[in-house]
Amino acid sequence: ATTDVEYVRWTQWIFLQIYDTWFDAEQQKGRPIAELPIPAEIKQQGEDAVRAYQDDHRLAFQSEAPVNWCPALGTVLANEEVIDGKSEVGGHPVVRMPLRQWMLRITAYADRLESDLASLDWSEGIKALQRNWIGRSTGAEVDFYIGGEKGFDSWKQSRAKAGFPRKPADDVLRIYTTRPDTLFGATYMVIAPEHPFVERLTQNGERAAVNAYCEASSRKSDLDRTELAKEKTGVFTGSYAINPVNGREVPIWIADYVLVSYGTGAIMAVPAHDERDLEFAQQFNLDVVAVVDPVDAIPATERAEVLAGKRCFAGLGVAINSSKYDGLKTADFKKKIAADLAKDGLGREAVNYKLRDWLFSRQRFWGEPFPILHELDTTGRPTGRVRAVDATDLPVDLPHLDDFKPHGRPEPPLDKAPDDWLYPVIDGKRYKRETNTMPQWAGSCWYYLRFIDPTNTTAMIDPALEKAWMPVDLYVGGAEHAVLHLLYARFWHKVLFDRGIVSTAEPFQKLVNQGMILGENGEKMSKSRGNVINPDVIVKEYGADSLRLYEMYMGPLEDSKPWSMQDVNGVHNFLNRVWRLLIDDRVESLALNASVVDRPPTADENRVLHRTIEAVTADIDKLKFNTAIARMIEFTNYFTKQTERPREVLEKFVLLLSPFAPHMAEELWLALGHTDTLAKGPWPKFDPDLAREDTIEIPVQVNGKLRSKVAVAADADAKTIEAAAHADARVAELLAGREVLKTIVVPGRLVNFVIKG
RNA sequence: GCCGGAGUGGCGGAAUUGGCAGACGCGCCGGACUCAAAAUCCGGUGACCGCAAGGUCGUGGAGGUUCAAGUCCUCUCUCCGGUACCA
Repeated sequence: ATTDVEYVRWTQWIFLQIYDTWFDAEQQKGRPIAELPIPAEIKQQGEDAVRAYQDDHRLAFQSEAPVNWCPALGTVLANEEVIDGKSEVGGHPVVRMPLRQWMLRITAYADRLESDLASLDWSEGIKALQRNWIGRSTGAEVDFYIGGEKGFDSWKQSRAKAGFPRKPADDVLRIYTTRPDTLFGATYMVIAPEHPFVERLTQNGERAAVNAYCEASSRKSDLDRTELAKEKTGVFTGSYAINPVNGREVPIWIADYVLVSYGTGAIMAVPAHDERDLEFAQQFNLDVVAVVDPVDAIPATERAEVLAGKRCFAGLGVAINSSKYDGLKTADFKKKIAADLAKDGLGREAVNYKLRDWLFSRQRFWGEPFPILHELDTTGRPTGRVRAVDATDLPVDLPHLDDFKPHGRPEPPLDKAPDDWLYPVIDGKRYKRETNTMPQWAGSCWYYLRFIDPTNTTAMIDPALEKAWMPVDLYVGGAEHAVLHLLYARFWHKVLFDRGIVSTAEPFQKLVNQGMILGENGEKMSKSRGNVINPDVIVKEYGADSLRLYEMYMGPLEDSKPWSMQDVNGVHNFLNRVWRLLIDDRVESLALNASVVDRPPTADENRVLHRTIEAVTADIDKLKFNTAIARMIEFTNYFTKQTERPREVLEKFVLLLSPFAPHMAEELWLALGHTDTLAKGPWPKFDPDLAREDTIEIPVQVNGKLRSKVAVAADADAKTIEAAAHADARVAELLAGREVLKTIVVPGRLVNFVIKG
């Protein structure tokens, strides 16, 4: 179990590896924190500055992140537990408040997490889900000047000399856009209510309105902000920015349709070419200037509306109202203006991701404790310095708590731990343990590695074993893990890979999502729908073999399929028929019945057997269990009709059946006189010579319509087959007196005569 | 809206990737066994026309490519899953 202290030890150990890693963007690789280059000016400031700089770059870092705090329940709630700003349980008010949290810098790996998908043998659907979740977009960052109209020209000149700064100064508002070609159509700007410039940009006359607006939006959860998006809301700051490409003064608004956590938290609004911006502009009566002519991409009447600023067009077209860029196609314009902005120091190309850093801490008791200590000063206050628990001191086990219920403060329950756990002393220094715990994802992120070497006490995994077994060549799971678990696990694995602990860049080479079993009414099984099938009941009535076989026979592994009680019975009947093939079911014993004979199989019997071996073996490889079972049913149908069944044939069939119905197959194996388990029996070997058919039926078509069939030798060539087709009475009749324009013969497949008329 | 997947008999589903549409199972119909029923075994079962031989139609819909299309191309409809103010 992931809660076993011996497992927790290594989960915590991996956390320390992540904590000890920074991401080298140049090399696109995680490296030990000791190798992080420290800028000279940081070094000058001393040890604490260096330490802070390092902490800023670790893949595991602390940050203030908003949580849902419910004062009445005295606990922190997950987003799913908050409905309309009230707790799901009890309906108490919930407030968003910032709390110190541990984050994992998964965004550093966004590029690799996306591009490495191409190397994986996963369904396009799951890959698309991950790509969508990572949400890579390319565009440009552009600075709008907010230092007042008088300073604009000199600012622009200085930018042309100095270039585009890495971090924006206070005299500009930096925005991100995927459409730098619409820069001339920016008629206003919007910043998120949480944007750090809100205070500075708000003019005195607007202060009350702005405060009220930001206050209100802070109470809304992310969910509310997006789901209640019927109508755009916003408030004017009273300030203006200057569009760097045309010197136009544009008003700066605050609105919660702009998210502080994406891009730069600020946008240029181009209402003519962005649906949301247009909605907002119409709401607040702001200018709309079309700068992309759709030309013939849309109907002429709609085009006229776009040009008049009455309709949004977000597609590609030709530039207008864009001074020297007029006439450029969107794609060319994008390239041109990105280069020009870079040259003038006004902007640069930029990439953004929807993916956010991973909020990795929970305010719960049950979870792996972080192996982290906070240094305390002599008065017992945290100094801000953090140290990792020595690897030799792992695991950090959970303390015993008499009461781990909420204590009325947003701090985690571990804050109530006994002092001897909570306040360790090392080298005379007093520390407080980290009291947040890790989420359930932590344990599930790497269990596949521990499976390879589960009892190792000196290492997380033996490198030789890791090399021998990894990657996981087939991973079967539900689609509900498409993004979270599979993305998290890939991220951890890549960090371990960069640190040389594992040898593959990806953990799961092939992924298959099994489909859901639906209720008999074709809907998702759920208690509230009353369509839940209890497997225990099926096992009791039909046996575990029948249940297993039925679930494999229902249809393709990856499809959702409705349950059918009648079909369970059908599969159960099949097993009964197999049983009767060997066993006399009129007596209560495991004695073989009289039809089982000790003689070599006939050619026909061998053919049926070996075709079954071939098909079942191939289908298992392709995970097509439903058709594998169908082939075994055909075998059974054939031998049910026979009065004699050679033991040799039955033995091989029982081996084929054993992965599908292991219990019954084992009994039949014993009945056949074996004393050892059939699990040790060899998988039947396919013999193509024995499976070969001497003569086959070839369909004959006239003008593509099936008219007859002729029997020919299995290896007959095209000439022989054509002659046989001509010799067929029915075909001869249809071809009589007709001109044959073309004859297609596919040996082993079919004949098609194309005739006139 | 965007992304992904799927539409085949009364039902679940097959179809070697362009080559006999409906394998196999369920259900249904008929027969054997039985005093009877269950169980079991045998046969039938896409629709329409025909006594039959046989014919026509048929894989959500409309076009197209091809000797040949469930399979490839264009347009379109419906359902399921995911996701969404991501600039």
